[in-house]
Amino acid sequence: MYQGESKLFVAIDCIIFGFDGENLKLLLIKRNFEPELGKWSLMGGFVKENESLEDGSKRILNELTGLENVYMEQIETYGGIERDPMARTLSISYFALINIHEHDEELARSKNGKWFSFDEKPGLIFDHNHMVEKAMAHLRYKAALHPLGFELLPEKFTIPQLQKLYEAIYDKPLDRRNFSRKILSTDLLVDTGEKNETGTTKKAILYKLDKEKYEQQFNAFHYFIPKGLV
Amino acid sequence: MYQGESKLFVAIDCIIFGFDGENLKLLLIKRNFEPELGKWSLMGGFVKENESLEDGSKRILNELTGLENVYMEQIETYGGIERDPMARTLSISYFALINIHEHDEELARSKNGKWFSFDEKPGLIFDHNHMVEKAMAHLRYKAALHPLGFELLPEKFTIPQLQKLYEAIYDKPLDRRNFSRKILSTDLLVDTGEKNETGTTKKAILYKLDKEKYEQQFNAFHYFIPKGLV
DNA sequence: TTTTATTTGTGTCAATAATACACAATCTTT
DNA sequence: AAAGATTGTGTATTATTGACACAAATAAAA
Repeated sequence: MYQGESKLFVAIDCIIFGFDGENLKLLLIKRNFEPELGKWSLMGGFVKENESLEDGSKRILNELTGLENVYMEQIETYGGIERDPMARTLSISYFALINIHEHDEELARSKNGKWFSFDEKPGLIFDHNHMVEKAMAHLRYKAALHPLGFELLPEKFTIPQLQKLYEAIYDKPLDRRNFSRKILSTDLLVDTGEKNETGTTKKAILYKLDKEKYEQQFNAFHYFIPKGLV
Repeated sequence: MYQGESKLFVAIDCIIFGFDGENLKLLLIKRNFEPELGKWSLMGGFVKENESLEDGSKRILNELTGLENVYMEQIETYGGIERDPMARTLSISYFALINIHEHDEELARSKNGKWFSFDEKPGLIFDHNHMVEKAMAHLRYKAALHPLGFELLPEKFTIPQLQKLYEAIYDKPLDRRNFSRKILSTDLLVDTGEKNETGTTKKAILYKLDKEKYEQQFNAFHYFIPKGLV
């Protein structure tokens, strides 16, 4: 069937974002396999004959982080003829937003995984640098309009933590008072009654997401970030 | 190379949008080839061994419309295991916004192409209905924030025409005065000095895009459509 | 030729939202 | 108890949105 049509190799590559409280980070691997052994790349793998793309992306993320139920989005499919010098290979990029404190560090280490902030990021193989740039642009775009930033934070978090995350994403300072008002006006946060015990000065209120409202309102426009900053 | 990895068929399907002045339309084909001969589907084709995805999408669009330099975007890659009952096949969907009066009608007819408005759209093969829905959602989303609607209009157009287009996209009436103010405030339109000769009452001003500003500001947020309507 | 019906272009006002900015409360360290 | 740092909230000004009304242009009808 489909005689005369050619078949292609198809890979998936994951752009894995995390936030350590100060900087936005990227989980990369130093390849201990061919091709491009010894160089840095995104975590990836080939799509299997009996696996959907969604399942494949989850499998590949899980192989490095041990995580399941992670926020992932398909970003773009790369199909340049020369993108992989070994053989014509398509790659579908997925981005994943994970809580950096929850992943399996031992597993990541065993796969030569390492977290990088953007100013330390090494050059990557093939077109993986483009994939990262595109994923970063997508994160900036989408986080300005929709509440997906929460996916990078622990279940309980403070407004100052959330603000630091947004400042890391946009690499720009935000007005504390306006930011707080904007976030609270979405009505997505629930006061847990607890306070952040790690603070060295005034302890901040710990909030959690109102999951029902979060899911209902996810696709509505929120304008979290001032127009000029995005 | 990449021994042991499986290769897959890879197709491209195009969701082709046009606007006839009243309704948003979709260009579909009645298949005179297998599989699913005689049924309606999106225009598609297989990715060739020596062709990038971008080139493939342009080729496939051109085969049906005769057009080049069309606004296209990669939307999503579909990779469910059972999506094509003949063989495991990925499909990358692209959407195209064309000026409906410019395409090669003779060519489209020879390929069994036909324009449908959304209320007359037939059921489509495979997962093409999902592709259309997703593309439509993307058009609604993006047209609310960025000036891509112009791609569906002739080079010279009036503000009432543009409003009709937006009303067709969102299937909702818009306030004429607020819409006009919003569009003119973007500073993207240039008064050509001409008037629309086809009008039966007061003739409307024909504008064209300020191409330089259009390209510069394309990715900025515009909020063309009231929040609640999208 | 005048009237009528329709469409286009623009203006105004009130409500809402965004921006810039200041002060009081809390907590740890000295 | 005082100092230093951080958090939570309020307010005045400005800009934008949303609801609405009127005047000008045009072709068809009277």
